Amino acid sequence: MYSPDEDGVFEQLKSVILAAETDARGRVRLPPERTLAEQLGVQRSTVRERLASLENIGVIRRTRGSGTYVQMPNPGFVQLYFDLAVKLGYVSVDEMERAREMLEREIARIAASHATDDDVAELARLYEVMVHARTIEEGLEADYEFHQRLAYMTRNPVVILLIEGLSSVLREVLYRRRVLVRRVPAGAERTNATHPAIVEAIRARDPEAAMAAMDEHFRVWEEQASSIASSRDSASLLETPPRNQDSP
Amino acid sequence: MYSPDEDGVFEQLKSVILAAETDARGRVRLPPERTLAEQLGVQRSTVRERLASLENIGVIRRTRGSGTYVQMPNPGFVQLYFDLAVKLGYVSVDEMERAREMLEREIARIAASHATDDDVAELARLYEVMVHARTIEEGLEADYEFHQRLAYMTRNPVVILLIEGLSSVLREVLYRRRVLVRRVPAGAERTNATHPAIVEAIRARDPEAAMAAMDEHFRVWEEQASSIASSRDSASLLETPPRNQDSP
DNA sequence: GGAAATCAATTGGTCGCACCAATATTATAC
DNA sequence: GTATAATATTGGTGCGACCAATTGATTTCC
Repeated sequence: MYSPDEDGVFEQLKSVILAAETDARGRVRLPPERTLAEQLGVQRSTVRERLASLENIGVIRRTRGSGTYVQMPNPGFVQLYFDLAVKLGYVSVDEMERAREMLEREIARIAASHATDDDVAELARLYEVMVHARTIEEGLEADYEFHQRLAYMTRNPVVILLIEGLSSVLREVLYRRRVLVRRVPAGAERTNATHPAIVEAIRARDPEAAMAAMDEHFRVWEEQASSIASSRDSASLLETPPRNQDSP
Repeated sequence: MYSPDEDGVFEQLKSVILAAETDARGRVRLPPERTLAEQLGVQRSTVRERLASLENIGVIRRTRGSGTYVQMPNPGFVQLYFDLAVKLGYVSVDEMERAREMLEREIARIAASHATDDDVAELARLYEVMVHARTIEEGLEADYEFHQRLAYMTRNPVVILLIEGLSSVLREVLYRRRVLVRRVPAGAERTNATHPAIVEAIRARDPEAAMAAMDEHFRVWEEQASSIASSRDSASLLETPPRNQDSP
């Protein structure tokens, strides 16, 4: 024996997860590790190694003294993954932004095609909060929620997962950039000024106009960012990590 | 002692990975597990558990007898993640398809805006392969490569990562559906007929036309799929797993 | 001298068991 | 019936051993 299992254990664990019954309290609980080890004919440490992977991906949640439970997938894994990818230089911040913009365009389109009145009202409210914000952070938070709300309007968990994962990684970078933008005279006004067009396009249920408004939104914002970047003291904030060796 | 580390070890391992130097043979190699355990002041089994997570995510690659190496992120993690999410019923196949279509639309747009002559030639070649395919599998393979090539034309690793992850999960389902579509008289012809428009739009560097062509592509395909779905013997293939309990 | 076979060191993979710490359950006291 | 305490369950870590694959140096052979 003592040969690598080729992740047969991993596959079996997936089956166990899929076959797991719902608890009396509505929780989907897995058998104890010691039981799983016996059932799969493997050592407990081996089971634990596989479970650790599933936990880091967000598929299960383990609580000492309680048990192992199947969990809703969360955007954390996308964050962790891209966070490492960015830091390792395999992808640049700029490339992540481009991917995010592509998704946002489509989100705007879908959101416009089946928005409820409540959705429109909430977007309008968030815009008001944004405009009347007294601190920079307050305005940025409303801006973030504005885009998040748009994603939720697609009613598609996959889209929400992806956009939240991308946004969370970019949030740090975007935050610093936006703070700089807003410090420029009339910076906040110009960036905020692109939001009403988005809201109106969605209120009119006009997908094409929504995409166009989103395009304009990013265009203005990047214009501001690049004008900021040309100044000396903030150039470093826009740097992207160097790419690593060979990439296929 | 013996208290949960709150993943401090995990964070430290990420730092080690980021600080890892390039090998003489160009490989980025991590210290042996036994050394890492000593450096981090923790047991080897603990180090292994964290490394297992990173390996399943695709950040590192471990080879027995050789060592642990930092690896290019691969789409496998997205596949594993969404595969489980689909099987657990947190997301449906239909929702994944919608997300993929959204990305494909934008991919077509970006591809059209900066395509090289080689790109266009390759797309045209793949279409020819598709048309003259003698077996169903041959045609499907060319179709798959066609869409993959489009994704690569964005030159954005994030987009490629996402679309490959989504496609790999959907591939099984899509394969069965497409096989059915092509078995309908003139099924393959009608679906294939939407490809030239995509190629031509890209050859003309017309982003709007490319998106419209992609829309038409999916529209025809789904029309075929739904007509197939209405027949008795294949209805089960289009089923989506039931959604689970509470989802936030 | 060079290529192939051999051997020992290195390194990741698993095992087995012990113990710690947090939670859940049961028993007990009031 | 409720609150407290004791007990059992369960995940988290430690420790040391051995297995299996790779690597690199050594030897052997031509």
